[in-house]
Amino acid sequence: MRYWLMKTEPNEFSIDDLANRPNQSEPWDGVRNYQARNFMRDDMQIGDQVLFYHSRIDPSVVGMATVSKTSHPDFTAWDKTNKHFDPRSTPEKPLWFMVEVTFQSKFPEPIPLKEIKEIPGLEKMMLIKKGCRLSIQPVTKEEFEIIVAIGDESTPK
DNA sequence: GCCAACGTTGGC
DNA sequence: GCCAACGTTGGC
Repeated sequence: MRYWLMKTEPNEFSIDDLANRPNQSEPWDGVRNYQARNFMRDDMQIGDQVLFYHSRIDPSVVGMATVSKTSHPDFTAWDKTNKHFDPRSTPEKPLWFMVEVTFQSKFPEPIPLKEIKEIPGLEKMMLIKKGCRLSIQPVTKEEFEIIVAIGDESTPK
């Protein structure tokens, strides 16, 4: 089993949106970066654990999800009306791929990026490397467990 | 909203 | 294959 961090802008798609979906599941469409695509296409397996990250607006890890469906073509790429339309991708020869993720839990309190930068053991996380914009990142088991332990022990206000 | 850092594109 | 120009990401 592998561990990942997936970024989304909460005004586009938040952890609450995921929790409110039918089956609490959603295809992770719209990724148009080759490295991120390759992680989804080649490496992500059902049951992999995901840290759900909100970027730009209160940047923070806000909960957990799991991979519930492995790589399949991202059909939004061949929809002309879609924001992420890419004419190079066709149903016959898809260029972009996505996995499906399923809601697992929302932390009582988000763990802000600012805090993550100061937690011992997380120094090597890709997330806190300057200028790293990758929207899907591998995370080690140790990093995952440190973050989840903090997330789970945070208490509601 | 700004802008630095990055990835991609395309002319040569 | 280089690299300037461009578009995007994402913290602040």
